[in-house]
Amino acid sequence: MDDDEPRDVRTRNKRAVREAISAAALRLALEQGPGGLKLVRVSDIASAAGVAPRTYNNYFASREEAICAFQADQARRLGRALRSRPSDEPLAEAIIAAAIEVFATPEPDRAGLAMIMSTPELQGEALKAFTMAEEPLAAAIAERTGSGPQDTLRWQVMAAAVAAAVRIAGRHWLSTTSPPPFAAVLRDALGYVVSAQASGDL
Amino acid sequence: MDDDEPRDVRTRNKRAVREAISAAALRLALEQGPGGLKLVRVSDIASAAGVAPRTYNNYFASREEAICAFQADQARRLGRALRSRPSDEPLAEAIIAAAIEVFATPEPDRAGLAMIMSTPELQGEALKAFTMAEEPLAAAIAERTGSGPQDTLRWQVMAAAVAAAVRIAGRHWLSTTSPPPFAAVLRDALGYVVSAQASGDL
DNA sequence: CGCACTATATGCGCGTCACGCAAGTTTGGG
DNA sequence: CCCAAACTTGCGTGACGCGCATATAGTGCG
Repeated sequence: MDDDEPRDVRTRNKRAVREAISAAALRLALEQGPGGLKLVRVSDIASAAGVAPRTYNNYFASREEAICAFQADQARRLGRALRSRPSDEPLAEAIIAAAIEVFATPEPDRAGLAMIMSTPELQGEALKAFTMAEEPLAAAIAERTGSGPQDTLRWQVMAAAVAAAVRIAGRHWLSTTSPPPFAAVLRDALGYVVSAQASGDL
Repeated sequence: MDDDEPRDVRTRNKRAVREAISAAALRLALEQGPGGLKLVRVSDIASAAGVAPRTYNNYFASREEAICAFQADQARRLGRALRSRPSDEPLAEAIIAAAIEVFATPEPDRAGLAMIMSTPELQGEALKAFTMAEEPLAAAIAERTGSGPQDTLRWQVMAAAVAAAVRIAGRHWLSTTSPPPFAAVLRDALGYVVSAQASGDL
């Protein structure tokens, strides 16, 4: 729909710069610890990424957006991942598999996640990121089930529940001292929200 | 825990001022239409509420927070509402009843909701508001079921799914031209996320 | 009833930020 | 080889969030 992969040099550089800024922002935030987000100046991020402060603002409208860009990109991929699952796979398993593929491969970075979960401003931005996954996910589910528009509410609710489950799984996985594989937690959390609807009337 | 109701004059004034600021902010935003949020200056809100600009900032850290204060208060009440349901009521029905009591009584304001849903910044703040309901809701569910800490993930996921369902129900209700009672939409949406777990092993 | 005490409102000022605008610079196509 | 489009950058501006100090109103106690 919106992001193909033109081998254009410009587009490639754009992505690289975007990633550089995001990485720099996250790194600097981690250095300052949980409470010191406001101490990370925009100019610091820009210089750490090797661009002008003004350029930073061409890519992101706020520090939070830059730091959570990775999560936003992840969320964007969820719908596509579900579509690429074999169509004979049961819906519940397809969703779980897609989520694991997107969010648990590779294993998430504990430090970055901890930073986000412990900083209110970043929590808000991460929330927005997860929410962005809902619409394409709902569309993918609807297309997969081939049902009519009378079930849009159901699929939208399901998509939102899935996104919420992923978020809660992340928080729970973070809170455990001895880390089990994130995929396992994700599977459990998603099981709670997809098992019901699958048993309903699919 | 944090908000009893002392007949204190101070506390009462505080609440009144808070509500006045919030109402003024919402009203001014509605006057400017969906895209004109940035045109609503802080000083406008303050003068419309009859307070100094600095006082506005003592109550809210941003326009968005002020506008969505009502939703935040609603969300805060959800946990308490569930606790006040009769304990012999099935969990699913108790949750639905509590949600209807909090979010559909009285019927929501269509214009305000439309403003929020059509403005990205406000969507983000509303998201935060709904998320605030999750933790006390999960606690209430856990207490009600009397289960141990091995099920915290399940209840947190359920609470998050409930909050998400409420949000989606609001969006769906807004999109319908001929308005059915919001309680009905809410019931449907919540049914999708609570029926499963109830049938699971409760 | 008056007095000390505390909570709240307000004014002032500072540092930062997001963004519009107008060059300067790089990329891609004809 | 040159032109047009896209991107970066520097500058300037308006607004915002908030710390701090002060004035004021509410509260509890003797």
